[in-house]
Amino acid sequence: MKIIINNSLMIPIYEQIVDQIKTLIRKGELKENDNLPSVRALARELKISALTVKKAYDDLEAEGFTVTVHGKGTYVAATNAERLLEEQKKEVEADLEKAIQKARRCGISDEDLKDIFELLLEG
Amino acid sequence: MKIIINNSLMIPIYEQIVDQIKTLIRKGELKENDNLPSVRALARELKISALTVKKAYDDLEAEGFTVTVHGKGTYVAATNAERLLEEQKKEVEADLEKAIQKARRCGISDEDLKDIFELLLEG
Amino acid sequence: MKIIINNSLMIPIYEQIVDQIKTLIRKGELKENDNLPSVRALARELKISALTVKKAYDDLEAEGFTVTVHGKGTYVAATNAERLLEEQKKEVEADLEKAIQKARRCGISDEDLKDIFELLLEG
Amino acid sequence: MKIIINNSLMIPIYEQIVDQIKTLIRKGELKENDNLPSVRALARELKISALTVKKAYDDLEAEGFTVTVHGKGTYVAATNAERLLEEQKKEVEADLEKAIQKARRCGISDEDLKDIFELLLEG
DNA sequence: GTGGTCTAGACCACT
DNA sequence: GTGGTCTAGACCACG
Repeated sequence: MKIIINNSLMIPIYEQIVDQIKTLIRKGELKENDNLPSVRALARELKISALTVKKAYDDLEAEGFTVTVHGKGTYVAATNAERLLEEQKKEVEADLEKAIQKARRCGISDEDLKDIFELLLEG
Repeated sequence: MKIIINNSLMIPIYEQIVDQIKTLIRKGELKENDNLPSVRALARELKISALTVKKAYDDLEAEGFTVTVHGKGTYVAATNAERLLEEQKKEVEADLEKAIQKARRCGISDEDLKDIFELLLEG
Repeated sequence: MKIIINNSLMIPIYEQIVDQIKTLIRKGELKENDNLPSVRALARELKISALTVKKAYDDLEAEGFTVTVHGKGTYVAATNAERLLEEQKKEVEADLEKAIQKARRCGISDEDLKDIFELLLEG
Repeated sequence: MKIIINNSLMIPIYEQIVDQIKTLIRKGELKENDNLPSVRALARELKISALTVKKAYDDLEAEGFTVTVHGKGTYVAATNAERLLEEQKKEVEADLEKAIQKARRCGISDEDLKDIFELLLEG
């Protein structure tokens, strides 16, 4: 699995993993019943703590995107790609909302904010 | 002082206070040598712990925006509004960048992201 | 870590901690990337509140001597020992200056002051 | 009374007043039964809060250097100049001790400390 | 009245 | 386990 961890960002590692696995599922690169790498294997591959991978897998399962079979492994569950996309958009929305709220708290105009946003998008 | 605390967001109260006081200073609503409300008065007004207000005031002083005189109070320091605006923009930029990175991690196109952003801005 | 708290002096505990950790860093007993004891562990060891240790660690980080990673711990940052020594001397200088000013305010001659100083240094 | 307040120093105003009045008494410029200026008069003269002058006068009386007669004023008490000098030296000693302790906490050698001290004394 | 320090503990997020 | 935030209250120093 091609998962990329960026340690320099201030984004939790487990969240980076969850996001990327969801996207692989949504795009069909991970199909129903596919076997995810074991917690230990992925932890070794990414050079991170197994507990962190476990936390990511737990979150995926709690949201119903995977099923863990005790002693066997973690499998991709049947998923509606549409619904998944909507959920991911909601999460991105929450992050954007946070930035917008901060801008308003800081008295930065919507025009300025938009300029900053578009500059970052292009950069 | 008209400071608004939003408890629903996952943003530390002290950061919300710092942001808003910086903005008041930048916009000239708080002028050099103006007296900030006392730690206890603001805590009472916002119905939060005095320690939380103190943390906000400590941060402001550490960044050089206020001067605290023991037994007297906290005063606005001489400040370059331009510099302050730039710093605040940098902070908002960091938040936006986070959202953009998440979108890309989630395989959401820049066009979709822009749509979401503009919807939120208008809403 | 061999940190000594002196409660009899009127010096804040967190400042005593900061001073001693800076010194350990400056003398190379704490090297870059070394892990400081956890907030709770040091608090337990020194029999003080965890918040007090945290305040010390926050100050060290604000001055750039350490880096804190959420959920992992606090690490020694790359530091210029020369610069650190100069800063510490400046702080001691400020304390000495205070004593000298008091002596002058009290009409105590520089000779007398020097005698007192040397007596204390030897004692 | 020629009392000088230095607001730039981080020394309590009341302490600056107490030190200087003690010195005036010790040097005989204020003699037994001399009348100190009224709290309000001195406060006006020094442009400080009357409460601060009151705190200084209270300290002087608590140490037995003045006597306050209700409704009349504050008078210099009989004082042994020798004893006063010794006490003032003790106070300066305490300040010096603080600086020395900080130097030691910071791992600064006695030689370095002495150098700093003598430089400040000459400067 | 003001700010400065400290406690003892809670609950949360991250590894 | 780790750090991050917050509470409710104490006691002290300064004006």
